[in-house]
Amino acid sequence: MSIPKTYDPKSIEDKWYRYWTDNGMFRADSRSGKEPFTIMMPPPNVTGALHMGHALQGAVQDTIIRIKRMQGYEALWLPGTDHAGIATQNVVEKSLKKEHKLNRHDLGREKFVEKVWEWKHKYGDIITGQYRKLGTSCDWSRERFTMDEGLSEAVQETFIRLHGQGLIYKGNYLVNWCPTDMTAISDEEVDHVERKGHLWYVNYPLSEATAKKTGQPFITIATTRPETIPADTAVCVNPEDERYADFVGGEVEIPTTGRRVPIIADEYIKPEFGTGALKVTPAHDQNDFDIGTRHNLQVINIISKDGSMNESAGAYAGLDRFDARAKIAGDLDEMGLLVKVEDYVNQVGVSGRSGTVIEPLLSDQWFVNMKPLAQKALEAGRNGEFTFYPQRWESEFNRWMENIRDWVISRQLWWGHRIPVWYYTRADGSVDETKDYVVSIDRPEEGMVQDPDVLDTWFSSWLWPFSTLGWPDEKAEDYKTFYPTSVLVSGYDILFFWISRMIMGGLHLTGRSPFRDVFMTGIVRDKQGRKMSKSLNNGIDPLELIDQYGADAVRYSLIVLCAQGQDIKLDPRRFEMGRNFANKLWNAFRLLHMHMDEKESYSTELNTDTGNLTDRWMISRIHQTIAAVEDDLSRYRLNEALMKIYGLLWDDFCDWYLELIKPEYGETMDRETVDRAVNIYEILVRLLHPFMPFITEEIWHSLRSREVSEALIRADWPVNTGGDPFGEDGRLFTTIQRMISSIRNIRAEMNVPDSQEVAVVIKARDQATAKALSENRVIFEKLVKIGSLGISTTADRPKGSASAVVDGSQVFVPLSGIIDVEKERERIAAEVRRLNGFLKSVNAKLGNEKFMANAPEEVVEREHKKRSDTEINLEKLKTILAEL
RNA sequence: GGGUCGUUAGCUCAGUUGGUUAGAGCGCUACGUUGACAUCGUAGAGGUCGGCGGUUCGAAUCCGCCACGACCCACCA
Repeated sequence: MSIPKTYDPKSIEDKWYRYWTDNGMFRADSRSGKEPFTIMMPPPNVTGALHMGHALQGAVQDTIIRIKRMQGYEALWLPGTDHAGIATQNVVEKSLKKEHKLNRHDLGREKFVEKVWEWKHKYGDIITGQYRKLGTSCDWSRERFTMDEGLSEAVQETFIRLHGQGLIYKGNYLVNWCPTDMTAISDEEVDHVERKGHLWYVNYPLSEATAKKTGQPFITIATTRPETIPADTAVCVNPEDERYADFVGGEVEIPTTGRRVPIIADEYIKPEFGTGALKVTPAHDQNDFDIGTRHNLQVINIISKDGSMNESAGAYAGLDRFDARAKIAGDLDEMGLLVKVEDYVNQVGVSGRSGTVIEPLLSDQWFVNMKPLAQKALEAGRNGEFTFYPQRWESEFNRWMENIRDWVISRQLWWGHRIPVWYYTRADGSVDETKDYVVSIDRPEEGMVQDPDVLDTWFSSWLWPFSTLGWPDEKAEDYKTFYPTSVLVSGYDILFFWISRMIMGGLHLTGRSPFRDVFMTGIVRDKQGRKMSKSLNNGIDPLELIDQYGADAVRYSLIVLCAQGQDIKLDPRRFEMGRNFANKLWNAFRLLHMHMDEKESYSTELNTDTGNLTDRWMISRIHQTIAAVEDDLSRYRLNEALMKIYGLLWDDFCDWYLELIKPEYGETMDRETVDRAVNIYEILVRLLHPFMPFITEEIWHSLRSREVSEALIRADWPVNTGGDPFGEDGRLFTTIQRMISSIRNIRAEMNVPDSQEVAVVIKARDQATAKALSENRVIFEKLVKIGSLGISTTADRPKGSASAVVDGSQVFVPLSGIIDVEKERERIAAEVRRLNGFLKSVNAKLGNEKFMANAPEEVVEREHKKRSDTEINLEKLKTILAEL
């Protein structure tokens, strides 16, 4: 069977994914008794399609869970989706309109919710299907949905508990109202954007008495929202403001309505802003509401839930709030009350979802009192019950906890968890507000009606780490085994929406932090650093990338780019890196494969009993790399770990090891060499598997035939035994590498044709080196085109040679006739200059008394070694230079 | 107004608790293709680590200020 020269991911990825799932290899066993390791997948919206953020976090989570699985943990990665209240309701409403020209009210609540469920069943698993393309080893048998039975129970239970504890309350307050989605939203769902607007200066006529007292006909206020004038119930100034001292206690007439309201004083007012006088509109501004509360002001609401002016707005009733703004401004102008209009840029709150300008609106809503929950979270954070990676997010988290505000959890939507609250009704069916409501999952009494509102989507998400495991049943097998979870992987963009709330919810409801570590990834951005979004149409579709480069390549590149929470500016070309690496890996396999006998059975364990320097060096490199990789992984430096594995495979294994064991063209590799190379390669493949699962599993099974129980996904992760058995040999090999590079360099610099052999003479620094080099002369012969190689401690520099000094030994390449003496002189001189500079800096340190006194001994020792090594090399180079 | 992050090679970025006269990939230059791999190999060029000051024997790394860029939070009409 011939193996293609280039690696083709398409032909194998689906095959292995099926193999893993068919054999239940992602499934976790709650009774294995092994130490558990749990990751909860942040549930994507059912409406969603896989985007680069998912791909990045999916790659990270899968890599971690695969490592832990190979390390012998009972590894559970639990997937699922979020019902995503508003988002999903909107999508279904849109399709309803498009296909049937109906809105949700035409259907009625029950029918509509049925439709959403239908939609969910039809499209809800698209995104999880897309996740699979990436190779994610989630336990699909445990997949959950935020509105499935168990999670709904958890949501209701939580509401009932918190209500019982007095932490959930109902109240009539100003909330952020979205006129498009016709629901309240939380503060976190409001974005503040800069908008160009105007500041209108308006004269409010004073009452006769006030006019007389002050000697003025008007008081001038400045406002950005003239349409709310009909809702004004006071004018307010600063009590310290002498300009208005006489005005306080007086009365003004509200323009357009003529209603009389008091002039009051409040510290809140900043005298330097505008005119120093503020119109107070308690129904439509949070600050004004607060002032109103302090001064017992009347509250007049003139805006409806759809953003239009209501009947209390008088002549403006029925107009949209922005049309009303223009109209009122015009009217004021006509009435001669408009003093001036200035351009003004201010921050406007818009709905994060619809982009509509938020209207602060007074309404009955349910809230969670967050302060007590935040208090626990702060303490737990201080006690180290959870750790952020990178750490800086902890202070961000703390700041948020310290300034937490109550959470509006009711939404005026149909799609979501119904609030488990029931009201008594009157004979006509209307809610009887004279009687208390009852909190209950089931209808407590015939004739009672349930609160029509649903809960914020995040009210189910914040329970995700434990509701998915069976909570509130604390005896549930999965809950007992897998909770608390080990690490949460998420982007920082939902730190406040989700991560903080999970910590608070987990601590309060289960008494434990829901996860030990929080690994915050950066945000994937486009080439220019902009967030990827539909509106900018700058998104890159991960599925297209997988199609183009292969899942392993996409994973590789994402993880290498994912450095410690740094945002990722994504250039599609970056994926070539991963693709090329996969191809390299593939061809290393091809090389071994062509020398493997299909019938031969190779030993199952690496035989380290070898006198061969190349083997010993390679084994040493593997030891060093595993140790370094383990250290990186313990701190979630996946990028560093992967780069090291990349270097080990490409530079050490392919460029040196394979080049050295590769036989001459047409010859075959001997059995022992193949055996050892296969074993070494298998270690590397095991190291790489969690990062690039498909190609490694394919190679793993191509190297030998394996039982299902021997699949790579369940194989052992290479262990660092703590030592580096062949460290000394490694250093000798490195010297040889340097010598070879310098010979190659001479050849290239002196334009020696590739086909031409050169003689090489090495004058070793000492007998031991000479002996060691002689024993390994085959390495030179293999890697550079050498006619003859003389090694001794006494050799003279042949006439007309180019030279190099490596670790105290001299390498001469006689090139009579070819050598350009001038060039050679300059080459050596440049090296002398370089070493002189280096030596100077070393000497500066060693000559510095304070350095000698303060620097750690090992650092001083290292400098000494540097000096003596450099001096030896330098001296030899200078001699050569003098001779030239 | 408060806070966070970034500024390192032409480009995109690594650089761990201060101790290598700073690394990778791409790009570039030269040479190389019956040979595992041109999605490749060999050799090479290219950086006063944004600026200024400080701490230190020693700073890309720690501290302060400044410049530029990005983001988060905040009730100034």
